[in-house]
Amino acid sequence: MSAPSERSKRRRSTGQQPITLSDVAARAKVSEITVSRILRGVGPIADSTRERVMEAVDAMGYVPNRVAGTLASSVSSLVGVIIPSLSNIVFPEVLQGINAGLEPSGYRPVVGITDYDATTEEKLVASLLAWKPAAMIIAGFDHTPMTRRRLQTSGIRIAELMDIDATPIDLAVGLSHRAAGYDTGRHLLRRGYRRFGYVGHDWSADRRAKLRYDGLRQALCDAGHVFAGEAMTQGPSSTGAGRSMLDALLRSSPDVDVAVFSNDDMAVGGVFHCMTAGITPKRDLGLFGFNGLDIGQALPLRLSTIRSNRFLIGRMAVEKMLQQSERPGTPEIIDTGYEIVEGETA
Amino acid sequence: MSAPSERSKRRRSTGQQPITLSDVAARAKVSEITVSRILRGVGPIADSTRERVMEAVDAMGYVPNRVAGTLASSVSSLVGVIIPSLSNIVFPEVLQGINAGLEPSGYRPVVGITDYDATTEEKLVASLLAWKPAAMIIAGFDHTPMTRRRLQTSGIRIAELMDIDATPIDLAVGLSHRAAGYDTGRHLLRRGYRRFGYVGHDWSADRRAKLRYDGLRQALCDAGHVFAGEAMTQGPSSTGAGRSMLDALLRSSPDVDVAVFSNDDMAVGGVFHCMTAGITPKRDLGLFGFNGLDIGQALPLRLSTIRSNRFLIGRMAVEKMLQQSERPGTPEIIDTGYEIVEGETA
DNA sequence: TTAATTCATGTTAGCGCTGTCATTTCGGGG
DNA sequence: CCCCGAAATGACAGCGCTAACATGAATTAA
Repeated sequence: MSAPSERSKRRRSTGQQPITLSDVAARAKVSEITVSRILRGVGPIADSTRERVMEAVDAMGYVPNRVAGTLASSVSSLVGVIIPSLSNIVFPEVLQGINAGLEPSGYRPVVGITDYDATTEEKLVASLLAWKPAAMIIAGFDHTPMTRRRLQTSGIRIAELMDIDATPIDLAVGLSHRAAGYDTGRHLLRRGYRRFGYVGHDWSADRRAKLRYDGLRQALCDAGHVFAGEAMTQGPSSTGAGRSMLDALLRSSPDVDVAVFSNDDMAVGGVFHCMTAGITPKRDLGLFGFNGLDIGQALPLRLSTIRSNRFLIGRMAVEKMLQQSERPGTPEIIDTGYEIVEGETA
Repeated sequence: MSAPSERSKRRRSTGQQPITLSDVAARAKVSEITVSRILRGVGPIADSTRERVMEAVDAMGYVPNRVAGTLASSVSSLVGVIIPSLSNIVFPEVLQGINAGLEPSGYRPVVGITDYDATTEEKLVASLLAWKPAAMIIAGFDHTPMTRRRLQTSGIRIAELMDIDATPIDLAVGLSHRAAGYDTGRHLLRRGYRRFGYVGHDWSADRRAKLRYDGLRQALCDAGHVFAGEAMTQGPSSTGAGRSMLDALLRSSPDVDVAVFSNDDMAVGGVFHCMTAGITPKRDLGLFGFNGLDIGQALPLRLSTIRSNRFLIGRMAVEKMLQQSERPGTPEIIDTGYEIVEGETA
């Protein structure tokens, strides 16, 4: 046994060295590997040894170095998570689900935000893969070919979230936005609405809003109707935009009897507009959102909308991948579904 | 030079091996260190060599292994981030700021959520420190002694966010919630309000809400007033709770002329209650929040509140630590301030 | 022409940990 | 009393990369 505390000359002498396995082993008078085994709970260990070692660990405040551990075993406990934004409450909710799923197994999410930009996403994917994560979770399907190739060849499990209207690389978890849009149309038609207005935001970055729109239009089409009016804001969805866009819609198409919004943020703005303009939701004008956000349900009039299960999407993705760490032969799709919330605005 | 492509027998033979520096070096006919230098942009490199190597890198789709790099150089590009929750929009906003600050330098946040639990936080701190992050960002000051010790002895830079009403381990970035509370009181008194009601949530986990309350009470006290009524919900803050608690407050103390809410979520609920109950904000009852959330400013009546700069808090913390990677001799405090938003509800 | 520089690249020795074999110890069956 | 197998522990190499020092070629100074 070579002197365990002998340290390389490479170490900078400033500050106290962080404690390593070797230090703990020396103190407990066992080999490094024994400490390692005890800390990882593998192999048969005598109780007396375990006690001695744990005492040393506690006394020295040893914190294992997962970087070294990961390199040695090539078993990482990091999971890459790439989402387009944190401003839209939907994504923090997904992240919550991811976190909840990861928590019990000690995995940690490393987060990247794309700002809805595919090039940023590409860089992020490379940057996160460099950490050799155990898996990668990414929102959406809109990747550059390079991104797709990197994810494909990484070999780790890849979950593409939110959407299931496309074929994933490995695993998709989400709901059919097209179907949700279609069902929105069916539901509102059943309720007797006929003159549909659409209030949307810039969907160049929001493929899913577009899908819902397409589904809705299809439903109208199948019933022999078309949109009576549309108002789209340039920027991203927001309550303010919903408010002003509903105003714009009603000016250009005063005769619409229901306004479908690209999401709840917009729809809440619509409700606010009604309050200001003296319009009674449902009686004068139906209002319908998408997502089922808390704020919509806390309004004086509960917003009529479709609930997407964001938390569940995140948690399911994690659970599925934890359960099976090898990619299945064929891509798998998990539909977390949605449900119509019969609120008081449509 | 030993055969560069000679691979250990330890490698499992299944699947294609990930490409390593050594593979790239072999292909470009240079040593590993040369590739490493080129990729990191250090040292003098001949243009011809650089081209040859970059070509090999591209052709092979090489992605550097940051785990190995970190171990070898003990320079990590991970930053630990610990926040209590993602449900409260405030923390995603801080995280956005953190991300914005980290982005340009290629650092990545590793996230942990405490759920407002100090024991969870303790575990998270250990778990994140195990990744040898370059720095650690943590919300609040309420740590267990063990947590504090670990952060202290880690040697890396530590930022404690949101709050500056205590002495940090290293760096605090935030605002004085006590002062914000005090200024709320001064402001409302100046506006002529005298009979103050308080609508709050469980502050056992929300030290900052308590601080604001204390500051507010102090302001009233200094002016010779006291609270005319209080209504506290058991759980966390929410719009729904704000609604029902304002109702409760007005039942028990019908004569209050202004209701101060523990935050904007609660206050928005209060506004909704007024809408339902036929109370005209400001004229019949002043309503005042805290945070300056978008939703409050998008209401038909802009919420009167105090804007806390959450995004800025995150970004400032990161920028400060990136700028100086060594801990200063004495703890430093950065006040990101706040401003009164003169809305239409008080 | 020769020594001193600079530039470009290579060699060596780890970083802290874990996989893979040993090796040692001990109790009991034959 | 010896052998065998299980239990407990250890030695050693190596994960993929980089710091530090070393080397060789091309300049430049002298």
